[in-house]
Amino acid sequence: MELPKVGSIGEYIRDQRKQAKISLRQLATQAGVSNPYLSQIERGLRKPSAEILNQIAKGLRISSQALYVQAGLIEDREPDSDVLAAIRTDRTITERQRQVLIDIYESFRKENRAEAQAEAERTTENARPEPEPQGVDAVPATEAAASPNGRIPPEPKEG
Amino acid sequence: MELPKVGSIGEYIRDQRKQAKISLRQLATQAGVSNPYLSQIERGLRKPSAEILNQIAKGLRISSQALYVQAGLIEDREPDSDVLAAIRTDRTITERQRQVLIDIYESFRKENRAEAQAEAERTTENARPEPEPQGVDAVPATEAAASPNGRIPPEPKEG
DNA sequence: TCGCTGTGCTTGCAAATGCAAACACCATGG
DNA sequence: CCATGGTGTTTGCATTTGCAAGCACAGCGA
Repeated sequence: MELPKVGSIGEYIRDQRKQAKISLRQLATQAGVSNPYLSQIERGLRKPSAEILNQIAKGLRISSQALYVQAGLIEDREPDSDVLAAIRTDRTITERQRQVLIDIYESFRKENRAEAQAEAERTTENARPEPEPQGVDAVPATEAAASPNGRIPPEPKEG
Repeated sequence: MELPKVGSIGEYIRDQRKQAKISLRQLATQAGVSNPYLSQIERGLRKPSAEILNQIAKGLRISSQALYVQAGLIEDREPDSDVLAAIRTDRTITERQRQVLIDIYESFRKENRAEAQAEAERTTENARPEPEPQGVDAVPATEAAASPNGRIPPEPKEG
């Protein structure tokens, strides 16, 4: 489960493609890869190289980094993902939009904490109720580095 | 695109290795790749895959992204704001949640651009519909936060 | 003079990528 | 009915990755 699931990247690509409402062949054309190969990639039968990954990202109009992260190729350095700080200093959104983003983000984290705790209580049993169908937690090590120094301010309220 | 970028990545690796004052074999061992292959990579005779690149980055204790940029695989440095970068590298949220945040944020920006469109007019648009061209005017933050169990909120997109 | 250890480089070869062609299936319509 | 066009999938093969084994050269001690 700590291995970089090749299937997950394929699922991610297929999901993104469905979300963009384009066909496999269309994405293949836009990405400049063959459609059979894209099919195999989406089903996890092939492990695309970085170049192919990059072209697919361009065809999907998404960030290459997102795909690399999905492929487990970039989750190494720079865990400075201070989302809240970035949101607070962003000047391209309104104050209300900013608050919405912050609310959502904190809700996510709160939910994840609750989920993690609920799962931890079930650790004794191997039964995995599968809280996330995607399960792209490609964090082989140094997971604790995600939030060691309380970069993200703790929620004032608890419940 | 067989640009000599492969050579540059090799030079970059060799430069970093020299800077770290370690031998080719040593780096190969630390990176978990064979020394002949590393030699060929450094001289631009082979185009390493993303995995190998990632391992070399780890062996060199440098950022994987730096190598990807050198390899021309992340040139996708678009006007991506710091918010998107932070969201993408955040490890405390699930992939679905990440996508939700990105979608909402991009919708915000799109909406803001639409309001300020009476100013700048450029002909730089792609001839394909974006995944979410709708404007999330009133994002149900509480709703989206209420059920982030891995579900992207219902798209108000017509279709 | 050997022998040993270190550096990087060259040589075949198994295994994988990535593609062109063809396949199966499902609609629509002449 | 068969033809046309759409979806995704399977097959065979050229090309490439990536490695094990070996090569060439240099420095040091006996």
